[in-house]
Amino acid sequence: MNETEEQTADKTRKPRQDRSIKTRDAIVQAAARLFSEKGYHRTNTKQIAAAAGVSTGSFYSYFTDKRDVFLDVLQIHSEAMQAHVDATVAQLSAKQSDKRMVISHMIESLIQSHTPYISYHRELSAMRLADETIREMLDSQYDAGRRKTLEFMKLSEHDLCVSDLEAAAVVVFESVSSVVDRIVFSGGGVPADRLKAELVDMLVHYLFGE
Amino acid sequence: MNETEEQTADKTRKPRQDRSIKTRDAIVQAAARLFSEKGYHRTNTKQIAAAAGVSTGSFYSYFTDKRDVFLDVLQIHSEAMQAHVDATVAQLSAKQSDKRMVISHMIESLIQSHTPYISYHRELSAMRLADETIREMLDSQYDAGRRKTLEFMKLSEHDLCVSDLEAAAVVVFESVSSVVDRIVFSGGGVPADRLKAELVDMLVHYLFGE
Amino acid sequence: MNETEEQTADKTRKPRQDRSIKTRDAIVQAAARLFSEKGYHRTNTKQIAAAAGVSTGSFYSYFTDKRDVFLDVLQIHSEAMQAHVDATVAQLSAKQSDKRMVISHMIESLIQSHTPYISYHRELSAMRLADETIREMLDSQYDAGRRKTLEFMKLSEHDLCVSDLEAAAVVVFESVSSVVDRIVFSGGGVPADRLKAELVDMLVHYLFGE
Amino acid sequence: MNETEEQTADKTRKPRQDRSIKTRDAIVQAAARLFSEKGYHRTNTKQIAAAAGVSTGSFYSYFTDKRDVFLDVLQIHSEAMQAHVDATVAQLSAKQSDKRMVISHMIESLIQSHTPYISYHRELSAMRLADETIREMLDSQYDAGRRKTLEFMKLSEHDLCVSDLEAAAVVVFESVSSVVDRIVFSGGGVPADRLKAELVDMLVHYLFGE
DNA sequence: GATGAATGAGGTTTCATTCAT
DNA sequence: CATGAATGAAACCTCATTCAT
Repeated sequence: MNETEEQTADKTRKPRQDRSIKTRDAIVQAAARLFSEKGYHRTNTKQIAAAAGVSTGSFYSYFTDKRDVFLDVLQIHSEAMQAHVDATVAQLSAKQSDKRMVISHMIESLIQSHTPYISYHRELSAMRLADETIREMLDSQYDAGRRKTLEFMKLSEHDLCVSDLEAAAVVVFESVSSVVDRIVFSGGGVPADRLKAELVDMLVHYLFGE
Repeated sequence: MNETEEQTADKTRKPRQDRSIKTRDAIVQAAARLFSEKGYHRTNTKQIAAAAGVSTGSFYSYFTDKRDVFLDVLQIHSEAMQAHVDATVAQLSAKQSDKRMVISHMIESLIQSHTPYISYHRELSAMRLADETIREMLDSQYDAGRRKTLEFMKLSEHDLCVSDLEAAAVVVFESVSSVVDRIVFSGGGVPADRLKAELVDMLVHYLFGE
Repeated sequence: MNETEEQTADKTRKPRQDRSIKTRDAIVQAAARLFSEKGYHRTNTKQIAAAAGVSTGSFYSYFTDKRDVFLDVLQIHSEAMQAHVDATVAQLSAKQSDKRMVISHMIESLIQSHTPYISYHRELSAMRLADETIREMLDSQYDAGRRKTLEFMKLSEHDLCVSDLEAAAVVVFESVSSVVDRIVFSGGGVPADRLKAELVDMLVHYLFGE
Repeated sequence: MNETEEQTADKTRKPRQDRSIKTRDAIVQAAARLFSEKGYHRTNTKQIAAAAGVSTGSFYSYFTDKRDVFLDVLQIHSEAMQAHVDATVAQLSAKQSDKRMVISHMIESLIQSHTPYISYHRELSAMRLADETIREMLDSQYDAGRRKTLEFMKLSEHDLCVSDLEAAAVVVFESVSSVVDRIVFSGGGVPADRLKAELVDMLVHYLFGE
């Protein structure tokens, strides 16, 4: 009687085999695409399964429920984003170029990393209301963003002419996020490069007093 | 059996009696509150009707469906917001106070007008995906915001040190919106007044070069 | 929120498994019975599902709505009817018996094939008002009936003493249909065999002048 | 305490005043038209009231429910029909014209009296399933029709060459009803006059052996 | 009396999730 | 294991009928 040997309690499979991993991935990809195209609520599990080329039954052996894939998509999205930003930061620090250049590159990088998730981002904030876990994930993502912004700013701390660094980080992070979002989402009538130029201008003036 | 598509035309009730107007209003109020508290998708028509103190039947004699109230709430929300901003602009223009003061007041006003719609705002952008009409309404709201920002900036045009006014208006509008949103929504760990101070700082530096 | 009209396309299930086919059939059978017993409007989808021993959900995975099963029932009904008539025609042509006998057998056959659909038939004509598709199906059924009558009459064309064969076919078809209906539905106080005898008499006199 | 003087129990008003009678009539007319256009189930009380130019409230002070107007419409329809037929019979008996002429006139008269009720007739038979009272009314209408046919046939009894008069009356009544219905409803591709000619032919051959 | 707003039971329909095959 | 059929709770919506004004 070695029943306790394995906890049958964990419903969803932890993929160990290659095929299994591939299937799981296919589902996440499909879900990501559909959520981003039609939103969470207008996407149903049947559609996700179909788009991933599996049966609804299979879907439920990889994920406990719809929310579960959503969290996964969220996670992956977040990690991809952060990795991209981190890479950019590392590159920029090394190069030690002038401030305007650094900010400009940073923003370009953000625009690039945002692009694949057009509109998905917007759905996210709406989902905060729906679920405690989602709220926490989003808040921790937000925190990470804010922290990274702060650290990034601290790299040039002695050149900054702002007094309240912490608050500034929030303001910068929000401004950049929203303008980048607007650029990616389709610029409200004004071409992307002009928006980007002004955003950089604003940040340079604000942070370095010209 | 709706092939011979009857033009019933007597669909939603046009209020003739006083009571009717009150009921309709109660429904809109209730819907606004619930949408803002729990989001659109987690609110159902029964709940809205109950919260308004009416039957589901009544709900459907004033609105064709949930989306219909949503549009109404959106409209009212938008109008209230714009009226508030317009009033502030009028007041500020008259007073002719110094630039930092003007911006600071403006932002304070935005914070005030945003507050009743906490989190509702976030839902909206997600809804763009779901519906053409909503998309149009939101886009026209966005346009109005951008245009007002532009006009507001033009009031001090000769003092501005930005080259691309149009792009600047977008950048300013987005930045202000998102930071105000963050402030109202609960400041990401940093007190509201500090965020506000930095936002004002950023705008002053950017727009007037100190 | 159905403006962006999604082509879900995976609407009604196309049976792949055996079980599926059985379920679909059970639903159609149940629907046919209930429609015939209580009429279309007094039968609801829940009742159909229950009578078929399935859930409402299942009902909707096989049919888009109540009208959809109705069309199916109509189709099956019609086919069964026509097959029965065709078989009788084939049999009669072969036997080459005398005219009165042929007509008598034909009518007997119609009575037999009508019987399982007692009263269902009556509902149908009322439904013409409700739906374009139903109108078309019924009209095409009617046409088929009229055409078959015409062909049947043409088998004995040289013995017929009617001038306007086409009009005669309509008159005969209508008369036979309505009297058979009355016989099956319960003969208005007069026993079935007497009605049948007179109907045959009428047709023989009319078509062959005694 | 003269409460018993008047039975307050009869909810619906018995119109004694002129205006009252007019209103009631307007409702019945409106109902008749709508039922005939769209069928009983696709017509709602609000529509009937609106079409009659009264409020839904008023509707319910003249009729206990929707079924109640239906019965009224049915009654009036039936009476109008019978009166028309009776008038025709009276006229024809007097004139004493030849048999073919008599039948031809009779049928013409039926076509005339049917016309205003196009398609309404079809709804009726479907309603038999719905309601005991309706069944009884329809059955008694049917009986009246059959009886009248019988009487009409008896006027020329000594010329008839049918043996089973009672059954013949049913057969004739059904045949005439259904062909007239078809003519009025739009002749299934064959012009009305040709159908009528054949119908008359059939009856003459059957009843008088040429 | 007349009005039309309000009611709510009852119908339709969807879809996340389970489970027999 | 995979499949997709089955489930049913929960949402949506209608309309005959009542009732306050």
